[in-house]
Amino acid sequence: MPTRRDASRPVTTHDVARRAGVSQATVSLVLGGNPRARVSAQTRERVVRAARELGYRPNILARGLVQRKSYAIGVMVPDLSNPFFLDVVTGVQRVAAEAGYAVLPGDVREVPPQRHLDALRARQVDGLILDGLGALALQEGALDDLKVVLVDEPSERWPGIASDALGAGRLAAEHLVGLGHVRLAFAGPASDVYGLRMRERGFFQVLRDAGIALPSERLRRVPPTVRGGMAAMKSLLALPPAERPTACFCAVDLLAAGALKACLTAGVAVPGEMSIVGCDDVELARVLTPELTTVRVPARELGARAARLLLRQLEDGAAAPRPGKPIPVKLVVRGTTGPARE
Amino acid sequence: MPTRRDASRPVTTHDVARRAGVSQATVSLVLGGNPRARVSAQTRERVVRAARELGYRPNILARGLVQRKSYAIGVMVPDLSNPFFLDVVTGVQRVAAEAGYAVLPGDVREVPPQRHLDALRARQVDGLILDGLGALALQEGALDDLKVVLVDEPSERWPGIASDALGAGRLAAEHLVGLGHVRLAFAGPASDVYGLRMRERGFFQVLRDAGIALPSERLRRVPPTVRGGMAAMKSLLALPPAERPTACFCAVDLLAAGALKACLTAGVAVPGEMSIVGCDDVELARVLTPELTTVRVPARELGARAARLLLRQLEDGAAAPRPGKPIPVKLVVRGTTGPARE
DNA sequence: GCTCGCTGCCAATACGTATTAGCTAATACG
DNA sequence: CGTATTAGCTAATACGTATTGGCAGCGAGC
Repeated sequence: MPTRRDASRPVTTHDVARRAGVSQATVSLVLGGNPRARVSAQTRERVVRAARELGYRPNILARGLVQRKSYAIGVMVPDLSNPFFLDVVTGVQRVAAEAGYAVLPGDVREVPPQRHLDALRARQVDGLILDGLGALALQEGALDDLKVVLVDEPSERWPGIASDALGAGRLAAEHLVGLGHVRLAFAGPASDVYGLRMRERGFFQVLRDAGIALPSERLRRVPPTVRGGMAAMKSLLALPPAERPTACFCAVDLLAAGALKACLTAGVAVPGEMSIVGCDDVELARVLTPELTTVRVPARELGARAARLLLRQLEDGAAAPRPGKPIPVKLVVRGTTGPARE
Repeated sequence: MPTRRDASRPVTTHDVARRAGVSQATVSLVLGGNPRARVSAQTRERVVRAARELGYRPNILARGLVQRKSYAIGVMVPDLSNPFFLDVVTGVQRVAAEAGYAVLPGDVREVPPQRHLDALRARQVDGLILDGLGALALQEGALDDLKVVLVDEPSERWPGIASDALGAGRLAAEHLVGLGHVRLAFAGPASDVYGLRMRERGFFQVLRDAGIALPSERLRRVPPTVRGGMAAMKSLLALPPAERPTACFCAVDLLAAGALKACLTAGVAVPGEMSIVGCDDVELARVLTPELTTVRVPARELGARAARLLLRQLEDGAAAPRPGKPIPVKLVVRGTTGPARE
């Protein structure tokens, strides 16, 4: 039955020490989990019992002060309302929680990057995971004293992990080309985020090798949102029939969702008259009707690995920023793609 | 040009004091923002300049240790992948960030509530916001020493803010009844979350007043997910034609999305043969085709108000847990509802 | 000249924990 | 029996900040 010395104040190591009849230092040694600490079994037992009886809970902040660690990490993504990034953060969260670290997520749309960075600093975060921010944050020399791990963004300076974004673009293209499509379109954001650039490059690689041209009339630069996808598709559908694409690769699932919607709204049959391929495989892909053909990028896995990479750096000291192999992606054929019709 | 005394260690108040030729206490007085501190303008100036020159950044954790505050709050929701809850958290985040507080979000699916609570405690969070957890967390006497604010869950013990859930259910029902629907169905989770219960109650209130019966064959208890909505609608469509509903109210948008999908998959016209009303108005509602008729519940606003309520409690000491009026909701008629056909 | 009151600053302490140097007692060794 | 070694513990200090009591110095008032 837990009993408090004073109900209004949390139990401290001093309280435990008093009750166990030892010094505060001994309590710290026992509860600090340091196995090489020399403490007799009997004393250890007494301390552990006293701690349990008092309901002692260590104050991580106080520990952090002396250890110069906060056991917290920050994560910054461009848009948490994009389920892909939410999944990345979730993956980070899971691994971090397991290791006793807290996660401070930041959505660039909500809080300006610099401000969020300041807040993270003030909280003495031990490390930082950046995803999808491109050169935005990288330009700032302000990350100097921080351990950083990048997701889908190669760098000389910081380690990172990446998905096979090039392969993702290739898979999408091969799928569409294999279905006999020739008049293809591409929709993607104009940002300089590396992963997105690679998806694009992979897509065009395959087209080039297949001898298929994609004139700029069928290239759409739009924000990576549902609304952006709608706009892109709407304008593609406005092309003269002879130039109108029969298939479109959207570099982000949200875009594909918007594109699909534009088609259905306009009475264009999917996949009858228009095939659509997305990329990410967010949950939304299976909610749409027809279900979205897309390339699965394991977002949680990306987050989890990034977190592990960061934590290893934090615990073992310096870790080798060796690039590592990209995480494989996988084409998931569902209902928005079909053979090209004459 | 910022210069560090020692590149490897953060700048402290001691460093600033040394450079300004004053004591650490004076630095703290000046930078602590305490306006009633008696410091000469000249000294103040010197300190401020030294701080700027050294690039001083206060260590919130150290401050928290002495002030017994962490300037952090926790938020717990049942499922962050439900955009509604994500929006609530976003609302919290925005207000908290503004006030210099960090937010530690927790998804009950990812991290067991008790574990997350322990983690929040260990980090000395100043307060906690709970949404959609029903009696789950409330049963635990473990929240004793915490300032808590509840969302959509009335309580004698803690203050909270709520949306007009009863009204939401009523609006949905009135809309469907107004369209002439008589054979109605309801789909909702079996959880004892108060807000959901109220949506349900409001819906049935209107039906009763209109003299419309809803037999249990048309009542579906399913998990509040897209999958749950699909299952519910699939089984409703399997009813004999004479009993099959012509409209369905789904207490959560995700359910409605699933229900819509089940209809489209089964070739049932929406809203021709089946009208569907959701509740929440998450972003997804406008992505679907046809767009979802739903009741808008201002999730961000809920989160923002909850955060303000909590922060006021934290800053001004004890605040009155007066209930306050529920936040109004609004019917948004879109494409999934239409008049009942003979 | 003395007290009084005020201004402006600082020394000291506390917050809760980790860590190290060192002390005591017991044991091992010659 | 004397000394070196070790096990087991504690006192002291540090982490970076906030806060308080009090000390100089100074001008005003008598």
